[in-house]
Amino acid sequence: MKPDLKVMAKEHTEVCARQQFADCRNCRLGALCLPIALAAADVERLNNIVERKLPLQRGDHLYREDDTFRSVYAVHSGTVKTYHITDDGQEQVTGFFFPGEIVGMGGIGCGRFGSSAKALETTSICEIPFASLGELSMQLPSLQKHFFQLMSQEIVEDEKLITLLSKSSAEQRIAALLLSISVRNARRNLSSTRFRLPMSRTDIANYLGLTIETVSRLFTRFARNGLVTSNNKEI
Amino acid sequence: MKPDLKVMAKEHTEVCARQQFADCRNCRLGALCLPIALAAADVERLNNIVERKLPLQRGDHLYREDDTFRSVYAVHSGTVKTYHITDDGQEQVTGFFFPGEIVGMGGIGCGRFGSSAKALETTSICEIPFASLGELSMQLPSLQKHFFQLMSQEIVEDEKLITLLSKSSAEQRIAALLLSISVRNARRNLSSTRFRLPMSRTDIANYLGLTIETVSRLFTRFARNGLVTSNNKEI
DNA sequence: GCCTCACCTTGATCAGGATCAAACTCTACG
DNA sequence: CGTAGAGTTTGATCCTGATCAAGGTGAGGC
Repeated sequence: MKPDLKVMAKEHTEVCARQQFADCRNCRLGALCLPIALAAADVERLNNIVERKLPLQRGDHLYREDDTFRSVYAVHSGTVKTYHITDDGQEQVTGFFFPGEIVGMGGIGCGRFGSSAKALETTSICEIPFASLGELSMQLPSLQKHFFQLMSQEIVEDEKLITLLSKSSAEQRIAALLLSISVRNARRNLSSTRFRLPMSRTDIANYLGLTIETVSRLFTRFARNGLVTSNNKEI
Repeated sequence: MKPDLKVMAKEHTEVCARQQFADCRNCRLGALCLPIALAAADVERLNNIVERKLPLQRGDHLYREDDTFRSVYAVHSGTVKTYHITDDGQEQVTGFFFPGEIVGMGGIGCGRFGSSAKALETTSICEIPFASLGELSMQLPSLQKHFFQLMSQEIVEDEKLITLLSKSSAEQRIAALLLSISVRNARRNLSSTRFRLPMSRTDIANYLGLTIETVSRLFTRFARNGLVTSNNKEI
């Protein structure tokens, strides 16, 4: 398994560098990402405002808490976690973002990011300057609408997490996270039953409001009950 | 105290009915609500799309989960809670909304409301049809921007709650809620140190992921320690 | 005035998950 | 190959807040 990962990461980086991961018009995430709302001609206009960035390496920051907000970011490949640091210095993971998802919408409100975003693995990102997106939205009603929808969905997602944290046992929380990842994988036409978890136990625990020991115990319990086979991770 | 409340509620209803709580142009919440972003001439255009509704009585629903989404709602006076029913039939309170705040943004995403909204006391509401708001936003960039900001702020607020639920003790949760209400009162130029809590212990407990017993115990503990004097509620 | 019902407070006990502690597994690196 | 260090697993114990149970308070209705 180990060599695979290494090789995959390297290949990935190279492919991205070579192709500049191309263009919204032939990105295979189009059906998930912003273009979903647009006519072909308009995708090009969107494409023109998007800036591709060099791939982030594991641990690199996409932005940090209190950075001034200029753009939102679409994850093209890889995984990003968002987190903030609480008053007493602890980290709180607030979300995981997979390809096709938009990160950074929490920054629109006050002009600065309310949280930091960090790559969990080699990750490539499309930066969408918010000023340009705003202008374009004024001309393309469906883009405005879609963007409102994306934000609204993030609110709904957050509320689901609130419910999860407020009402559910450790077991249910982990099950819910696994299911959520499974669904998001399915949306990208990946297997919903076999996948690698890109985040560490620590991040999972932190996100779910548990300790790493509890998470670990539950994974082994799930495995004992035959629900999950895990190694580097699969349902 | 009891007769006061009754009288207040009745007066409130009458005033609203008489004035139709007027007009965005002379609403004293203008500085908080949508008009904050607009030039005087444009407030009138906003005002024209807003529909005032008859006051809701305690317990009335503003909308219900799965209703088709048509509008967002500004709280003019009173208090609203949002909640959903989990798969196992339990209620989960997801937010409290005070005057000047906008409810219902979670519905934009999928065209239906993801939660129900219910009045905690006599409450008057300005309904803002979302289609009209969208059109107007296409013409008034600052309105579009402000609305993006409002949604973003809701995301940030939800993330704060997530952190609270995930990291904090019962004591910290309650303290945080009281402070949050205090700040929101201050924004409306009400006292930040003396106020009535419009929601029941049950709602507080539910919102904070605690039991009503725990909430009650902590209020009395706070009172013993002299942090709070409570009866119908004041810090 | 009394009864009812909803809401709140207080007490006793229990349990899920945190905390503390230690060993094990990879991966990286010299 | 051996060592270092991060990440993970497992075990023993403790504590916060849930649960169960009972009594108190206040408003409305008859």
